[in-house]
Amino acid sequence: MNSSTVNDLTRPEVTVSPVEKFREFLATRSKRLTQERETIVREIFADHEHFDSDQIVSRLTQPRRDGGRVSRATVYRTLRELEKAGLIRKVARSNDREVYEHDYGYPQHDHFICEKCNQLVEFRNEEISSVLARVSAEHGFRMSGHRLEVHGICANCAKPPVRRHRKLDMI
Amino acid sequence: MNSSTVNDLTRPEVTVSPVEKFREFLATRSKRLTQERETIVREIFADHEHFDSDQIVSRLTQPRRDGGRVSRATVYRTLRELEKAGLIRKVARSNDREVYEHDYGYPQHDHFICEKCNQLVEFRNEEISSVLARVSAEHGFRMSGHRLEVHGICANCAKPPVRRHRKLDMI
DNA sequence: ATGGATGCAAAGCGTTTGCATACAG
DNA sequence: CTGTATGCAAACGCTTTGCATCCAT
Repeated sequence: MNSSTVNDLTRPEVTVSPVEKFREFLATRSKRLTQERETIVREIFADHEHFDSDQIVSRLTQPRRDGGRVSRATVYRTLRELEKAGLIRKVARSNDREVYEHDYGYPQHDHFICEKCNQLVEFRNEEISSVLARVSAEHGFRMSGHRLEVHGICANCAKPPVRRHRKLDMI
Repeated sequence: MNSSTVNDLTRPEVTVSPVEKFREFLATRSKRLTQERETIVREIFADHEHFDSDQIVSRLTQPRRDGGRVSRATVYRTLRELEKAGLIRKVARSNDREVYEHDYGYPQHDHFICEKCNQLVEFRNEEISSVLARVSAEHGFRMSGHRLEVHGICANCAKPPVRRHRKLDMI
């Protein structure tokens, strides 16, 4: 129930919970942490999956066990705030939808996007950031971040299709 | 007037004009190279600038000197075909719009996107592709391409504002 | 108490589509 | 000729917004 300890194992360097972080951000702008906003943040940070606006809307738009129903408009408004607050970020575009992920307490990484199954797979590589930092410097560009999608076919989809005969083979 | 030689200086390794390339692609699908489609391809390949759908629409939707008026629907339909044909590709997302660029006859490159002026600046770097190829291989991912946006402030916007006094100084 | 936030429904905006007509092969 | 493409306007899907009401501070 104590949200400040939730997920600590996977967000080792984080000391403040996402909700708390959001409250702080809102305070600096004289905005308020409403129940609706808190519900949305909890829902988003309940796991580490990528998500799009509509997924959150459909989870929160119908009445839920803990009673936190939130309207579509508020979800959209809050996602924008969360992005400004640096809690989430748009990570890629898949199926013509913007895909978000947590941008708070997680190490930098990029994504493979499978052209067959549309799945996003994360990977980490130190070199990329350092190359980009150097190239940016060379061009007098003040890099603040990047977005990298590697397109192709994921390991799973590249596998030969599963044989239907396995069961028969075993008889 | 001979389109097959247009732009050759900047597309050295290309022997077939974009229009011709498109015609070939269309032929393989029993589709036709109409006047409208040709007008669009010529407009797009008249220069090397990045563009979005709406820019092309507004240039071709109103009557033009050479009479090639094209409807909004046809522009959208043709841009999709051109992407399939490998003549153009979506290169970034800026101002909530998809930005295209030529993907025929030009070397691989990536982009800086300025958060102030929203401008896209190209840069080339060999290392990035090779790092990505290696990382993909390590993950069993069959890379077919990538899309990389480096965000930050461009050299121009990072400069101190222009002084208004220069003329006075010269008196 | 009071300025900010919510929910609803309507409007926006870029893009796609159904259909009758026009035209390339 | 015949099947494909076009133009128009209507439909779409996602997102934003105006407004009356609600609520965190």
